[in-house]
Formats: sequence, structure tokens, C-alpha cells
Amino acid sequence: MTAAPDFEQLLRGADLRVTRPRLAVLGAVHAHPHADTDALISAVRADASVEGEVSHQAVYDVLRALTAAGLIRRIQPSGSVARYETRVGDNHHHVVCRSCGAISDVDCAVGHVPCLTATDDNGFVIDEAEVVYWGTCPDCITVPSS
Amino acid sequence: MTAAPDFEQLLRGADLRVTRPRLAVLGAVHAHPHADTDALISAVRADASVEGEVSHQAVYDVLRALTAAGLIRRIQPSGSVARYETRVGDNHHHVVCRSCGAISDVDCAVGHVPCLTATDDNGFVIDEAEVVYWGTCPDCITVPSS
DNA sequence: CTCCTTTTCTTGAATGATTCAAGATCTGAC
DNA sequence: GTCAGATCTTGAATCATTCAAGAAAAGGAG
Repeated sequence: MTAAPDFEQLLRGADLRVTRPRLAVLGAVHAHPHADTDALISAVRADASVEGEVSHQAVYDVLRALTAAGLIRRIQPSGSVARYETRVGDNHHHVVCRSCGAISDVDCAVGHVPCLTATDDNGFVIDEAEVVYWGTCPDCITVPSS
Repeated sequence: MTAAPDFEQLLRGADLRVTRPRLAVLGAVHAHPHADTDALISAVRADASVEGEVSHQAVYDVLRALTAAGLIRRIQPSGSVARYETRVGDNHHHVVCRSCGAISDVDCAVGHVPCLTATDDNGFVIDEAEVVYWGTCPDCITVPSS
């Protein structure tokens, strides 16, 4: 895993105020890629740099602000709650296990800007192509069913 | 739009019992591609062939049964509720308008089995690649904002 | 450093899609 | 026609997410 970037600089660079909850959330998302909001709330509250509590509402607000600023990316495969990751900018996608819901990163097979040119875009102006691969993860393959 | 297929035959072919609610739901999904559950419930209740009411629970159950049988496909872009379509089997994808949520079909630019070979699948056994294009629909382009 | 404005966080409640549960009804096979 | 099991009805519960109003903190100006 890469070293933790300077979260404070990231926030300032995005014209966002630097607050403890934001630093904690940013750190939590970085430390737990693909974690859902609930897990992030727990991680933030376990963070030593945050003495008191952090309300769940604050985490929701911060996640939205960070997503809007492009510092984190929100993913939400069908049947799952929202999940977040700090890996942004590169064009990578995800494999989701149908059995246990595990998510893993994958680089696109096609190239840097995958599938971005739809054959017939129906007049839509497309700015992003999101790819979700569905399958079964190694764990669920070796242990077929319980 | 293609002619309505024989829904009863479709159900029997999938080893599903033929009931009025199922025929009505199948017809509603066929008539309203990309409709959400709520819209489908309304469509089903407006269906003349269904005299009495049909409970929302029945529609949920039917949608799940039809999806499991592969007669319909469930899609759920981030931030949207579940939507359904009868176009299955071909490998097509969707464009979603960030502004109004409109969904339109698109054929894959890459080929018949798009992106299905991830460069590094992390040990996952992939069986489907789902592509969602994000952008702005024609209506929301001409009428930028309200 | 102190004050002020605006943004952000806390507390507490509400929303709404979806699911759970138990019993009644209907389907399809014999 | 009868029967077992699948399916539907009714009614309530779940839970991620959002809404709302006031308190607290951030950052720029003086």
C-alpha cells in the first residue's frame, strides 16, 4: 500500500476547510478501501486523533463533500450500500463477488479510457464509463456453499 | 418496439407458474423499459386484465422471481432505485443522465463480450461485465438548469 | 491576537425502498 | 376433483440515508 498522502494538503487543494472529522474520514477511506459508511464511521471513531465522538451525520456530510471535490470516489454495486475509495483519477474498475460482496480493483482491459465511446449514445454527452465485473471471489470458490 | 412476446410461454419455459400478477408484471416491464418498482406497481394495477388489486409485495416477489429466472434484468445505477427491463441475453449497457436520471440503452463499443477479460482478475471468476455510462441527456443539455 | 461570517458538526427525527412474517389463495399434477 | 406446494395478501419492521435547526469551529479581516 502506498504511503498515506498529506490529507491536509489534499483538503486545502480542494478548497475545503480542514477539520478533524474530515481528516479522520479521509484517513479511514484511505486505510479501508471499499468500506461502507458504517465501517467508516467505526473507523473514524476508533481514530485516536479524534477524541470525542463524530456523528454519523458528519461522516455522511464529509463523504459527500469529499466525493463532490473528487478526493474520493463513491461506488455502489447493485444490492450494496454506498462504498468509498481514495483511488481516483486513474480509470480502474471493480470486481464484485456475487456470493459475499467482496470488492477488488481491476484495471480496464481495453485501455485508459475504456468503452468511453459508445456506439450509439442516443444524444447523451458521456463523461464517464463505469465498469462492474460480477463473479465469484477466490474464497467463495474454494468454499462453494455453507 | 418489438411485438409483445408470449409471456405465458416465457413463464412456462422458465418453469414458473403462470399467474395473473406475473403476466401483468412481465407485460408492464416490457411496456416500460427501465421503470422502477413503483412505476411498475402502478402499471400493473392499471392493467385491465388484472381486476382486483395486486399487492406491492407480490410485485416485488414477481420481479425477484423473474430476475432469478433470467426473464428480466435488474439494473440499479448509484443513487437510483431498482429498475427492470425485458431486454436480456444480448450484451447491452446503459447511459444514465446525471441530471434527471433518464436511462437509455447502448450497445457496447468493444464488441459482444465487452471488457469481459479483466487484465488482472485477482482470482475472481468473472461471469458478467456491466457497463454504466454517465453523462447528460439531450433534454438536460438544451435546458441546462432550472 | 480578536472578531465576524460562513461553513461544518451535533442532536434528533423523518423518509422511503425493500424485506420479513403468517395466513389465505391459487396453480398444476395426479 | 383433490392435494401439496408455490404464490399472493395484509400489515408491520428494517435500515441506509436524508432533513432540520441550532451549536461549534474554521479562516480571513482588522
